[in-house]
Amino acid sequence: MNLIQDLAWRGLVAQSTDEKALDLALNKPITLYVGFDPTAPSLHVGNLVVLLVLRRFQLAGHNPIALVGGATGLVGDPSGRNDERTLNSSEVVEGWVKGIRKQVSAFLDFDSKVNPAVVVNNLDWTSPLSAIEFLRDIGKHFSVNQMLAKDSVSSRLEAGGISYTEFSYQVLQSYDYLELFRRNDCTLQLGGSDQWGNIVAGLDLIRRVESGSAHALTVPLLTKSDGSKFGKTAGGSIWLDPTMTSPYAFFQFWLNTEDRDVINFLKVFSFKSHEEISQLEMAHSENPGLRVAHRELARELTTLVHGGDVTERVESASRALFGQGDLAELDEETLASALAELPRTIIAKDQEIPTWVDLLAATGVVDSKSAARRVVKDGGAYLNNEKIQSEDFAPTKEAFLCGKYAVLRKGKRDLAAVELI
RNA sequence: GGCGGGUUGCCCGAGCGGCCAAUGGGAGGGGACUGUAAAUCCCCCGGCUCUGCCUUCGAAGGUUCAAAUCCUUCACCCGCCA
Repeated sequence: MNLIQDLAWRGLVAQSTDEKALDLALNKPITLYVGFDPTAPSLHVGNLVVLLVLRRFQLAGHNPIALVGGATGLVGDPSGRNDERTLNSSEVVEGWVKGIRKQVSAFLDFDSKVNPAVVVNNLDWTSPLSAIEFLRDIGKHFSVNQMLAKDSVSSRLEAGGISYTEFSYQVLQSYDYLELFRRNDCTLQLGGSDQWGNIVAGLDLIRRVESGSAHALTVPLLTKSDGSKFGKTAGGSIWLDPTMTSPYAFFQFWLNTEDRDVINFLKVFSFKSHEEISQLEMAHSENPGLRVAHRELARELTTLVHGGDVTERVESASRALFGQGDLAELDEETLASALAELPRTIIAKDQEIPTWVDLLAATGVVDSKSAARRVVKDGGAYLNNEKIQSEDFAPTKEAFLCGKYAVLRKGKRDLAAVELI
């Protein structure tokens, strides 16, 4: 089974230019790229889909380029949005570029003798360009009629409008592809399916300017089986940056995957073989309650993003906190390390212990004291796994495990820690 | 440029002087059942110093004992005509 067939098996092919030609081209190592615009300080699990496809290409012997959009991030991609983006300052974008460059790098191999990865920033070739050069040398090759016909533009025209800035986005991205085609002999661009229009615009430009031929391959937008957007939880996106989404929360995110999505997610995110995945599928259908497949998914992804040591820590925290046993029976060391992975509030020993509602609000498991009251009233608030339904209950020092720790829980799986110091 | 319609809580969308923190749906949260799953059923869903108080209905003023609801101006959107 070749690479494309594998990708198709994993459900990772949405659209491509001439499939046969692409298949043929991939018989030899080629150079390909994916772009990531800095629209946030960190990438999120949604970005991981395409990034991991890039990694699959490298593992198959091709030369990956990860482009960080220092320039395009300043302009704003209209694709997939129905309103204008708010521009971020160049200092902010610059900071995000640094962070994302580092994140992206963690998934690629730069030391390979044969096909080392490259990271580029499109600001490098875009910023020296003058407005006149841009209009004459690049703009001349674009027909406004075609630009208007692009889905990203036409839907925005219907939705109320688009600025000239965002309208120009496709030209910039096309220029990136042309530039990488020239510099690196890059002949394939990967992207999410919403990038199809932008990528194809690049192919046109390459054809016009260099009479060259290159390819496009898009990856489907990942959805959950209930139709909702992948990667969003009540708390927002799941970020790769451990300061934005704790490794514990990251692990839990995957562990809590719905049953009917888990095999699909393994195909998309995991580097396991087809055999391993079908074994997990069997194990899962035999006894879904054990969540063998979920656990493998969570373990592999957390390891990939945060490393093996962190994964071990976080997984044992997860096991300790959700184990069947009594929290009070955990020894101090186990408890301390498990709680270290949770959001935590610290209270001084000589201080009076706040009431139940205040305590819940302080840890952030609820958004406000009103919310805390509601949860308490509804019977969804637990102290050390014990339901507490009195709002003005104030835990005594004796309630603290090992004399210093309290585990607060909202609902089934939202945990936080309180520590007496 | 003229005429008409609109802007409501996270989203959609009722309300059209007091009974409105504002009907209904979706999203979200909690409970029950389970498996830290789904489906289902029940409850909740602005904030706070919580039998009360405070801030919300595009923005700013005004009328009134009382406004999301009436008036004026401004901003944006959507129709029709030029």
